[in-house]
Amino acid sequence: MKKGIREIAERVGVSKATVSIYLSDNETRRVGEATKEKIRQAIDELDFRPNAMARALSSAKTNIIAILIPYNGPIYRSTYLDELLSGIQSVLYPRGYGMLFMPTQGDSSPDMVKNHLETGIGYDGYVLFGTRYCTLEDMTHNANLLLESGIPFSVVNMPEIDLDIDQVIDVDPPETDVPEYLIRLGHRRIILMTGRQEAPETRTALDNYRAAMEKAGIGVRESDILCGDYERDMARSLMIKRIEEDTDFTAVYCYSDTMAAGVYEAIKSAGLSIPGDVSVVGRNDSFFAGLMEPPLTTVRRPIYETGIRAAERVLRAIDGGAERRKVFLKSTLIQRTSTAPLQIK
Amino acid sequence: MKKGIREIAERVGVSKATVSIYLSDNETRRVGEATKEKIRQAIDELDFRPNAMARALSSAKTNIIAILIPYNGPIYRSTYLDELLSGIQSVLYPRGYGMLFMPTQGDSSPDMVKNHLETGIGYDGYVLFGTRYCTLEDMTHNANLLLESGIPFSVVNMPEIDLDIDQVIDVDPPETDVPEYLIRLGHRRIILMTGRQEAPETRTALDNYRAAMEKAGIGVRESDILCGDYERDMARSLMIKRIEEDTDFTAVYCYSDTMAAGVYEAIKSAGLSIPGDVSVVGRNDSFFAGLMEPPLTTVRRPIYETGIRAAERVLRAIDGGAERRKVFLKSTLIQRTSTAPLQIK
DNA sequence: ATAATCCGGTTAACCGGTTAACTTTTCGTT
DNA sequence: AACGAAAAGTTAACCGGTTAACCGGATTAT
Repeated sequence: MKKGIREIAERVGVSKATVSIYLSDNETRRVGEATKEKIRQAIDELDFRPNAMARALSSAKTNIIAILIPYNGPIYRSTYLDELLSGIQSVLYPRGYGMLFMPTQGDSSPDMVKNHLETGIGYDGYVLFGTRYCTLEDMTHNANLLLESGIPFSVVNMPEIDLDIDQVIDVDPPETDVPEYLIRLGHRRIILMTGRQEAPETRTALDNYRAAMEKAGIGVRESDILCGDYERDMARSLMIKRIEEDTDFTAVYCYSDTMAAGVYEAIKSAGLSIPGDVSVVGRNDSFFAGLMEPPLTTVRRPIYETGIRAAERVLRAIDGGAERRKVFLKSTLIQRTSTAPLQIK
Repeated sequence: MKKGIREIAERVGVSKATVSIYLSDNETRRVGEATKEKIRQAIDELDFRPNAMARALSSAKTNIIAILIPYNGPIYRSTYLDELLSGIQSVLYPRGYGMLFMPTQGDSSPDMVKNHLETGIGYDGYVLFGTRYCTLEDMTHNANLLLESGIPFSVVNMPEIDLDIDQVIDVDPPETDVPEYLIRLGHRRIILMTGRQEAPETRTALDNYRAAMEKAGIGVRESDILCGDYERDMARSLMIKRIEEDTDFTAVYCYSDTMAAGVYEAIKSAGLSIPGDVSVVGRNDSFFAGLMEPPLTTVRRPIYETGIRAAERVLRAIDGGAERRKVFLKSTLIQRTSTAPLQIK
């Protein structure tokens, strides 16, 4: 036997409306004390629980924020995403909002938002993630769809998108410029290991690298630019290959700590020492960076805070705040002992 | 202007039902080709997207599995939970199911399921997690509520619960008995660092430790039993304190790799070497265990697979499989170089 | 004495789809 | 020519709540 608001009403001897009114505010004065008590009893006896879907249908409120990640791989295994999600959670949970993750069709993103809106609308807001598989065009397209849908959302992990949206963007201030930092330490042969070639931040990384090298009057060798996929295994094999070809380099800048872990393995297995022979710098300051041997110098991105700000923006929009904002967060360079001034041998 | 199924129907000149029928199966023979084409056009022009809540209300299907974790802290920061969630995701996503996380009231679990059912029913299934804050009684209570609700669910990360439910349980077979392993290596003074005192597995850990020691005829010193909270910081300070009191021990078994990381720090900062002076064993085989210096010997729990099996059980139940099952998964001992035979000095 | 307000409700429309059951038209068979 | 069946829809009830509008009687204010 199904127990709905109707059964409660019947048992108490009032109308559905009365029960609903009590349920939506149990301090209401539109229901008498005696009736309230009877309703409470009936709820207990019939083990009634309201149907969230019906409620959502009427009130257009689900208390759910959908997290859109254009990637079907194991998202929870990424220390970067985990940190971002933690930040989001820390804002959403205390306010009573839940987080929903839905599969996307394929790993690439062009139609992800479209599909999502088609099959799963009804959430109170969205946080749209950029991932290694997203191009700036795709994301602009997606953001536009969301914008048209009128549902509050914010965007994270993406270079600035030229639309009037809520977005959290992290920027490397001059003092966290790793190529420059390594050059200051005396290094001239610096390997840049980036993530996926198509990822928008790879563009930024390359531009930045070239600019620093040029400024210092150092020629860029194409063989010093390695495109990985952010993962450890790929980084290790790329590095092993590079070492076999030539060990004429003294520093490596990895675009993720995870890749740095692979690079460590390659360097050590070649019998080289860190930072004696090679300085290594990572990116993100994942929690294991300080655990590595030697502890990894890395660019700390404000990932957790990015999550916080993104979630705050969405909630603000839900609460009726109209103005949209771009929030810029700065990274910092965490110097540990995987980097050292170039040794003259 | 809102665009619902009604507007589509109006524009095409058919009834709501026709549109709905087409939408639920666009290969249906109950709608003519010409009409289908018109509907497609109207959908495009009006930018129509169905309301999932309404759909769920009628069809009682949301394609959402709620993940119940009786803990409001940053769940995504736990390498253990991340791995479990990854396993679940790997089964749910390909089948088109999403994952929902909702805040619980407070960190403890007694009424968590009750609250959840009251405020958020309407999901197709549940995976109920045990956490460090759960007692066996609480979990039994929660599982019972879920059982009564009739919604498919499975339980993970909990010792066996005495109910007819789907549950995935991991067990340590004799060959992964760490105290015994350390004793075989010649150690006699072995510290056990467990997680929270209240966590059900702590009981198991202690019983097991005492049994092994007794069997080997070694007396258990209460000062060798340290109760942490699974976290690195707590583990480090506990260990530092213990070392200050007395360094008369040669091995430490930590009930999580994360705690082992803290223990490493404490041991190294005291000028002791691993495994020269102290052997260390972790638990879980988190991805960073092999990255530590020296690489950590640890009990590999089949966490990812636990997630897979738990999700599979829920989907099976949703598909109508009636029989409930307890799935037992075995852990294995991964020997790396943080452990060594006792050195006679 | 009369109007305004409060109390404790009720009615019925609505949210946006789904679905069983029924109807009409068209076509193929025998 | 007659009949059965397939094709293409339609109707209306239903899912389980929410909410605006209304109502009669008892108090209170003027």
